[in-house]
Amino acid sequence: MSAEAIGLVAARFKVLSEPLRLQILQYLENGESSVTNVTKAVNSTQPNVSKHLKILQDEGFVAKRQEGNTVFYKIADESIFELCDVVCGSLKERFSEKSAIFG
Amino acid sequence: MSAEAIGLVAARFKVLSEPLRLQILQYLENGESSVTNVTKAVNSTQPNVSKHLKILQDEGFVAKRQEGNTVFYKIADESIFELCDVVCGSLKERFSEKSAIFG
DNA sequence: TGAGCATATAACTATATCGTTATACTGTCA
DNA sequence: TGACAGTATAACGATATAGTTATATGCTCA
Repeated sequence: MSAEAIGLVAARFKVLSEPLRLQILQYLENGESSVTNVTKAVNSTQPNVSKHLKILQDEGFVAKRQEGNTVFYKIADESIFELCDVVCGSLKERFSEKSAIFG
Repeated sequence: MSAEAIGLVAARFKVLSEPLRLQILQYLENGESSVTNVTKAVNSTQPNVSKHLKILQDEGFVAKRQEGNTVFYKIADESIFELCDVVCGSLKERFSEKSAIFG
């Protein structure tokens, strides 16, 4: 893999490296939602959520749709969940190994 | 997924969000290597590589083995490559969609 | 034991980014 | 048109981390 490709992959991981963004993605897994509802769901402030949604959109993870003066965001790249599954599996395995140390 | 689990997943992604760390992992895919050789391979400085290797080890991505006064690191979690494959696939698809816009 | 090599750590600077507060923008409706 | 609601952006302070330089640690061998 070229240095340029590695940079793009790293950037993608970086977007997924913030807990709040993962929370937002997890919430959007239920279906599209307005910024206001996302804000309530993740218990943050509107400007903060707006900023994170923009970051997620810039990387193609979510897409937006405007209706009247409310904006709806939805998942645009299902591979996110596959990534999370792989990481979760790896974490689970790792912790069960650690736990086995104590018998 | 609980907030705590989300935090652990985010931390894992964060470790993979640095280009140099991905370069190191890619190099180690060829087999275990001393710190000196990794340093040469990724064209960085020894202290910097040492620091990144520690971060990778703390997250369980690599493991170390000492022989004399040289330390060998190797991949300890093959799921990294699966993650990279998923991301690469997603990126490829995304760029080909963009490219299709221009016909 | 002492010199020298391989690796790890400490201290520092520079940069990036999170979250907040204030404000601008945009559309709706009276 | 004016007030208000929903969303986006700007500016700021605080924190985290990458990379560098200097140095400490630990092993080998003469």
